[in-house]
Amino acid sequence: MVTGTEAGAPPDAATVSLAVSTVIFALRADGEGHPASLRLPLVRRIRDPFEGDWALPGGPIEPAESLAEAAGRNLFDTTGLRSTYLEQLYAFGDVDRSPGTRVVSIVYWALVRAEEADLAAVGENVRWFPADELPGLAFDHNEIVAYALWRLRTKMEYSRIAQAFLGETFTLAELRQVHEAVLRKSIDPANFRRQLEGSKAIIPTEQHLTGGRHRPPRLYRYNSSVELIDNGPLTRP
Amino acid sequence: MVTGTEAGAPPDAATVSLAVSTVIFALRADGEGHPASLRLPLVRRIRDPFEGDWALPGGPIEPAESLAEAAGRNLFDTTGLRSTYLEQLYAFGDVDRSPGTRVVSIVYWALVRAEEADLAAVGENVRWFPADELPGLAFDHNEIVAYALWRLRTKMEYSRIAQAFLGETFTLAELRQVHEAVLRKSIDPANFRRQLEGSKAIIPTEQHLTGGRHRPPRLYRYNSSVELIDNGPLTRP
DNA sequence: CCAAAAGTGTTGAATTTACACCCATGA
DNA sequence: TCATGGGTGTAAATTCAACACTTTTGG
Repeated sequence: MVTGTEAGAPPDAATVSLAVSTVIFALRADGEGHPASLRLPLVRRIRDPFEGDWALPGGPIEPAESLAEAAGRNLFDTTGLRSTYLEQLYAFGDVDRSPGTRVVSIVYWALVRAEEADLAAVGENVRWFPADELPGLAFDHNEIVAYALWRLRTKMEYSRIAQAFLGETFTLAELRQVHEAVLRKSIDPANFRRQLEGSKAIIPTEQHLTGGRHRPPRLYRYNSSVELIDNGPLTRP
Repeated sequence: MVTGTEAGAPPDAATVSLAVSTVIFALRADGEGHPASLRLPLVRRIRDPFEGDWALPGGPIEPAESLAEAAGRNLFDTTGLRSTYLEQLYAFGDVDRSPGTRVVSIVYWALVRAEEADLAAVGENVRWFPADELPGLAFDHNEIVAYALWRLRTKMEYSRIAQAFLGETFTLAELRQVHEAVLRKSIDPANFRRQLEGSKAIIPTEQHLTGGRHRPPRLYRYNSSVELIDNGPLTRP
């Protein structure tokens, strides 16, 4: 019979170790052509298994930090940024996913702003890759990124996470281009506008973006009283 | 700089221990009145923190089993059943969720068939509770169950998991009553029928259920070529 | 025959989708 | 004034929701 054993420090606890990793997405505008592309930072491994290969940023958890705080620390150490969106993705714990030792990785995913990602200083062992053309990564990290990409694209269709890629104010065209870049399909601007205006998710400001070549578009702002996404009882407290 | 450290067994790994718990749902028909109710089994703690309180079945992970296998073991040890549906729910890792030691719990949720749940022998320290009227549980298990309930209800609306509560063949009324019991609202039988017939999710058999008081309804069967739910790249391999 | 659930048909509302068209600005 | 993206209007197609109605069985 199994009983809940959150406490009690079982003797074999050391045989399974725990780590937190984070998939970090940014949207970078390529050249002059409009279609921006999803990019993510990877770190080069400097130790034994898969030494020299690229891997997701991550590491063991500190005793005094929660899982989300550990993921935020991954993010900050890798990019120098604080995230506008951070969510748990999945816990990966197959027996053979790490040669030698048994490691369970709790993976988070994060969205950061494009401009800030460009400013961020990156070290020698950090490089940004296009999310759709990754090299062979260490461990099962290719599958992890594939799952994170699927979640990002699925949630983009029914939530407001696209705003996490943009700044304080933005035009509807910018917001639409985020959707188009992530979902890799074109969206009718007229219908996109109506859908958002009816959703109360964004608030029109009185400012317009000048400096463009054509009619200056209105700037919008987040409606902070509407949650980015409904996560049920989890994000309440 | 943080580097991916799936391997390397950091020295402080033992300060955070890892457990797997499982929220098990069954649908039990109460008395003669039609509305069935969601129930779940809890185990009574026999050790130090929260001794005597009820808690989710769970325990430390074995070195040779995956996370899902550990959850399946929780399920079997508690109910004697193998699940028709088992999915990871969330990893809970707040610093103060367990007095004394630091425990990270990876929680799964499972659905089992009503009749089988009744047959299952339960020990002295296992009891089934109505999911909506739980006592104060050990640790943060009340919040965990609330989140599992939210996920169950959310997924019931856009996936086919209701079938996991039923046997090999079933009538449309039975399937509809599962939806009604979980979502706590009544559903139009005519529209429910059309929606399912158009979805290719179920296959009509030539058999009818006799013995009822009225016109014998047709029996249906799962369409096993349609996944219960789209989990993206995760359930593919 | 009667009651009640099984199953079919129909209608209007709400939503999605496609696309025509006017507006405002920089060059 | 012209090209172009910003912004509005509209109508067909599809989906959703409510409910009337017919069918089939046990009693």
